[in-house]
Amino acid sequence: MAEKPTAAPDTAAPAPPVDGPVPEGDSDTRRGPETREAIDLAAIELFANRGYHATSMRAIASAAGIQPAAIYHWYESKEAILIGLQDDFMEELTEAVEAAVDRVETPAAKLAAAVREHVVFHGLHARAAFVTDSEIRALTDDPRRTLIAKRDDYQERFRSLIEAGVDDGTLKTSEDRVATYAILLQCTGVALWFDPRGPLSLDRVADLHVELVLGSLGASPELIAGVLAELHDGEQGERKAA
Amino acid sequence: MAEKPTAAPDTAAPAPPVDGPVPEGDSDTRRGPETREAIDLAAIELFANRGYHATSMRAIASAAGIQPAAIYHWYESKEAILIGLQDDFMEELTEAVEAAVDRVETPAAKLAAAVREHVVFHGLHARAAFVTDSEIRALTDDPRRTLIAKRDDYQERFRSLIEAGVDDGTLKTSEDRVATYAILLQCTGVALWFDPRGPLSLDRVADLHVELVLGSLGASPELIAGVLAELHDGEQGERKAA
DNA sequence: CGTCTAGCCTAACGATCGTTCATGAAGTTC
DNA sequence: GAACTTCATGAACGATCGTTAGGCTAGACG
Repeated sequence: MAEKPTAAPDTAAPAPPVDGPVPEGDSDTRRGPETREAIDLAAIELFANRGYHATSMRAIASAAGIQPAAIYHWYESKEAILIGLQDDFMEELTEAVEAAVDRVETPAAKLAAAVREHVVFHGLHARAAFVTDSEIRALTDDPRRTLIAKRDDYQERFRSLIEAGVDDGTLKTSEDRVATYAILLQCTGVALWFDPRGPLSLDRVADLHVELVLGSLGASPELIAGVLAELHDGEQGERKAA
Repeated sequence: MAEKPTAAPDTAAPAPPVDGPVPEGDSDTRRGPETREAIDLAAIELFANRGYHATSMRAIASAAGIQPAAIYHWYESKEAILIGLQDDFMEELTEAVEAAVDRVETPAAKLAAAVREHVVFHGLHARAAFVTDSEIRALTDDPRRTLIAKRDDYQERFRSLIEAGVDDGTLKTSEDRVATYAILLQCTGVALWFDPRGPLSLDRVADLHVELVLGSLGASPELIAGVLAELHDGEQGERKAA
């Protein structure tokens, strides 16, 4: 860890931000709750880029434009930042998927809606998704158990949708549990590679995953096309209503 | 990081192993190259369980039954341990998949063979697979670029197999690149959840993934069954020849 | 105007980090 | 049996870690 040879005082006063494109707060004066948002933003970015344990409180503070001690006015510990981030993500994800599922009727369409919303949400909040997924092991026992329970609940929703599709004869699978793992892994992985500046829109990527998922569950091309049409109609209806 | 309140000398002499089921070397005398293997084993286990940055050299040494300084006789730095681990994994994985692909003829069968071998290899070396995948960002620039290039090469093999299957009409996909990401993500993810003590054998899980992958690429149930039969024949033939 | 509090600062504490240094015991070679 | 290499040890160095103590300041409130 030989990085700065000079023996400076512990607090690296203004200290250049340690790395690449990170939102650097203007080092003005007191900002109230905006400071908390700046901390959240900096933490998501840094946790995603370098990992929780490779990110120091000093780096977060620097990226947020404050001093390290100021973080403790808003969070009681480094872990509390991570927990808050992960809780927020899981809650919003679950709500979004639940709402999408409720918008359609048949099991196959419900599964497709869940897949679609899962992909879109992971594309829109890629860094938070990645941190929530990859830093479970950084948590201490209690918060880890809590988060794993939420994740298991979430997975179970998908599994039971698959089961319902198999029961009504529209879908087929040899092992619904393995299919659930496979489907969620490939959809969650969108957060790893999706680039909004790339050639494919997020909507397109989401549709492609609906195709892949329903295809892997033995759905006919006609069923897939029908379900996709139903999803897009539902979206438009929702938007008119809102 | 307040963990041990007492101010002990820096080297925590015998020091109990810091955590759960980790291979603890017998603290006998000098052991030669066995020590290197003990270091490798300890590092894989600890990197996988806690992450690279959360694993200290002292923890690795303790799990390997040696003193921290002894590690530097075998590796020049902590990062060198990680690089060695990842290089070994990628090389063995690539060789295994290449051999499996060469055993069969048609594009669909080659893709299925690649998927099958990929899943089996990730199930057999789950911890090394996880570390190779998840700790890319822990590497410094040069080794990271090297590893990413190898991973991209590996992905490209799968993509071109898919392309070949589409070209000869046995497979269908709207976007081969997205399909490649999705397929590799779900197959790599086997390392995250597969448990050899669980109800499903690794061979069964591998076959299930072949079904899922070929299904998502629009293969007919007959084609899937035929390809699976071909794969199992090939395996038997290889084993007779060996 | 005086008091209080929210918000942030400077400075530092004690622990732990990766790594290095000097030393030495055991094998090997001549 | 002397010289050399291999493998490991105990102790330490300097940096950095998460966190805390204490103080300053601007605005709210009486």
